[in-house]
Amino acid sequence: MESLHDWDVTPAQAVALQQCLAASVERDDRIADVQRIAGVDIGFEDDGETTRAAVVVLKWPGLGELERAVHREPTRMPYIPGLLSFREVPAALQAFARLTHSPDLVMVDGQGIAHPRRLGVASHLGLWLDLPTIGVAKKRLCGRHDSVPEARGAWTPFWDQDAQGQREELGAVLRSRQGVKPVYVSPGHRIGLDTAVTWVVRCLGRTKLPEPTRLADRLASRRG
DNA sequence: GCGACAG
DNA sequence: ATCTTGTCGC
Repeated sequence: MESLHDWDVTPAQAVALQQCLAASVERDDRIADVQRIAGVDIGFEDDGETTRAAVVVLKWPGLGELERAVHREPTRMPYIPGLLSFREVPAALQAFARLTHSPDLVMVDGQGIAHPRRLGVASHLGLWLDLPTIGVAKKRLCGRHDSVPEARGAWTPFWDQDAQGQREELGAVLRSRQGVKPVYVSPGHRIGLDTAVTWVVRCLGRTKLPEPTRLADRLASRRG
């Protein structure tokens, strides 16, 4: 095995790397006093030729913006379901390197452990930053769940089931806004599901996405 | 073989 | 993800 931080890998190598790295993901809370929360997202320019990573750091409490950073670089690989982190994390790390204030918690656009090999983009990024991360996705990658109540703040767990019928909890389907499709919240790294859901709810504004992710989304898509 | 499939 | 006009609702 070469190095654990090699991003130029073939799909087969990426899968092997994920299986190895997933064992290092911490699923219990290991969070300092939260004073700064970051949101990350990746956008694309030039018809996908350029990858644009955006990070926004908000103060807690209050959610006022403290800092923002953008990093652009040539896109390194196509989107392949299950291998998203190899396409987005390298650029995200460069954007984080430009920050002068280090966050205490990070929210990522995508899945955390709610991934076939339990290493979604939020977990992978958290491992490399050695920071607590939460995955907030707009769609499901894997797992199943019951219907979610319509009230804002309501949530239901979602899980994977093995051949013996044993369930493994992956995350929570959260109704972040009434009458809108729910979001998929899953622990990334150094955080448990309950704490993850608590923080996402705390960061909710009037929209579907929590503020950190919503603002990073706008910055990555060069709208804000 | 037939779907499903984060961004 | 990205390309796009109008439209429904608070």
